Amino acid sequence: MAATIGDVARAAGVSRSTVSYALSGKRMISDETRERIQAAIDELGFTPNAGARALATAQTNVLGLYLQFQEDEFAPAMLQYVLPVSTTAREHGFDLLMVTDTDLVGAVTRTTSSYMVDGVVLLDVTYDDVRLEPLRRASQPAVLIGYARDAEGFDSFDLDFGEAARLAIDHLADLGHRDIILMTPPEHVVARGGSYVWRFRDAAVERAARYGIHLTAHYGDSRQPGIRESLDAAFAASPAATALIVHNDATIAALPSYLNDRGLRSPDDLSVVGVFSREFGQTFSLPYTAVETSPDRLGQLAVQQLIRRIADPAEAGVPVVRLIEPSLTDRGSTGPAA
Amino acid sequence: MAATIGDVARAAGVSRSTVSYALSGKRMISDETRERIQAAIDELGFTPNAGARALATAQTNVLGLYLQFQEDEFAPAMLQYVLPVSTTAREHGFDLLMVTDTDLVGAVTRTTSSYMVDGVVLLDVTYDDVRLEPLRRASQPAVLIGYARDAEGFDSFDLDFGEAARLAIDHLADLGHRDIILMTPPEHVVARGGSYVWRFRDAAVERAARYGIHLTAHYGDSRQPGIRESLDAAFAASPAATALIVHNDATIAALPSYLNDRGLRSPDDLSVVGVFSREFGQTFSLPYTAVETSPDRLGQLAVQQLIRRIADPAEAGVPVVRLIEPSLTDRGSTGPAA
DNA sequence: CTGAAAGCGCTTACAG
DNA sequence: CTGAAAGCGCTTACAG
Repeated sequence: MAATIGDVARAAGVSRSTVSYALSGKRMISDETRERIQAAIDELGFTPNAGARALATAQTNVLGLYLQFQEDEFAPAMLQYVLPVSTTAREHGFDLLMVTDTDLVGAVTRTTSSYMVDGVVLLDVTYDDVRLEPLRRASQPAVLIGYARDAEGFDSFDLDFGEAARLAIDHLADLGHRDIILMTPPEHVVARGGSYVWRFRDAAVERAARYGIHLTAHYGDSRQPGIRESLDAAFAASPAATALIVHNDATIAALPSYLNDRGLRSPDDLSVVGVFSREFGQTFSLPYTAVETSPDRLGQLAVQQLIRRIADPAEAGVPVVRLIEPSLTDRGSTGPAA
Repeated sequence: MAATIGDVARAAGVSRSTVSYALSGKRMISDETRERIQAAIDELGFTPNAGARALATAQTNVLGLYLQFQEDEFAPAMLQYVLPVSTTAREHGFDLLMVTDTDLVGAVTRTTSSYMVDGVVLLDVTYDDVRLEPLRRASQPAVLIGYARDAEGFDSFDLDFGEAARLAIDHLADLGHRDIILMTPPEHVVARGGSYVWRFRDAAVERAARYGIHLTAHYGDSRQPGIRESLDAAFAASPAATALIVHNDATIAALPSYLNDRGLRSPDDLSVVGVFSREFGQTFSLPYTAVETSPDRLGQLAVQQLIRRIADPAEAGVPVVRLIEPSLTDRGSTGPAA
């Protein structure tokens, strides 16, 4: 039904190989021939068949994006990574197969071993991510957005959460705060292997100790009333706290309302530092100074590296674990300790 | 490198066609042969090559999911549709190509005319959606989630927003409310062709008039401080209003905080009815009675219909525009008019 | 119950 | 500067 390269060749009075080369530019074609071919293509509305091309070249121009939607997590946070990954992929001529199967291992195996994708982007990587094992058997390269215990053989990109914590603590220490509350992601995120929880927390604890700062860490929640209750508990345990660090998407999104309920204003009554992206802050109109998580930058770097590796596995060199440097954006929610 | 059907055939001592038929079950294979083939498959770790299969069968088992991320819209709302579409597709053996190009027409043309997908799911459909034109030229079937002026030739699924409005008005009328504020989606959504804005609003206005209810509709915003300002303006314009209908995701997500700021409690000071999904309400812990938008149901119905049409274009019959019946979930945020 | 062969629509050495 | 032919890895009539 649809025109094939043979139809174009016939209409232009050339061979199929000539049409193919005209399309790919892989060899010189006379102007006259090229024009005849182009006219035939336009007239017939020809587009190369992706399956046939994939079979002939062993390349699909599709990347797999693997993500998990967890019932008990704050879904909007994941979305920030999807768009930059998709955009960067398209800039390099790749489409995106979005895989959300709950059978994580099966999904990776199925899509890689059938050669549906040229490369793999893993989102929401956990410390002992079960997807890494099937990925090692795969012949396609993979990139992780996140941090795994044994990322040997894979490129990994993540925020430097240790440095993020030090930035937050330094900022508050400079302002004279000596009693700080840290709200972390929920405990089940730790159980699942969300390493950013303890990487941030441990670094914060250590840095605070160095300043002689009293820091207490509490698990936050991702749903009400848990969000509110965990904050209540944290404030009750540290009545003299003058600053709050929130490393928890659902909690920071709910914080304006919570502080209002308690009649607290930042920075006058309480200094607040969040950990979230510019996009997230904008979506939820968050008025807080924050350590930026830069999902757009991570997504872009990850996809670029993956595509480099697809294009030239040898050239791309040894796999790297790259922790990108966070920065702090001051939105005026911190001030001198009371 | 990877095993092909020829390798399996050789190892099992049968022909390639026999392996193929054993895989598809399209003809009888003796138990003994089948076992030898299965053993060879297991040993070699064989998985059929998706590109080769697509070329031979003219079927990719991939659906295209086309969505637009608008800078000025509340992104989390879109996510609710993605998961049910993905889940339903997988239940029927289809994977999902997620297409987010800003060049909407080009993206549809590119992916359909190269036969990357067997069918198309259009999300975030506008009244004069530019994607419909390239879709008419495509040979694959398509389904719209949303409502277009001329959906001729396509299956469409959307909530019955007219009925949704009537449900909300009836509910409040029964409770004796006679002065109601309606916050609609932002004005730019109307400009873009988001028909749900006026379908809901017009039906609400008409229904209210029938009861002799004073209803004033205001455009809400999707970002602060616009969200707050539009609510302020609405309350200023209707100081005697006893009820609020919110048909705006960003506004309803911000409402708990806003009402708190103003010292208003629902249902005592103000009855509140939202228009949002169960999932959305859960993510944002919204304590409001709401007309459910059922994105999971819409996504599932849409994909099922699309797959039916792919499987048997003739059997599936004439394209339908199906508006699903909303229902109201009482969460106790409405009460008798003061 | 099974096999040999053609065909799906491309790309790319090989030849000239 | 261009063509004829092989090959990518499947599926499916056609034959027996």
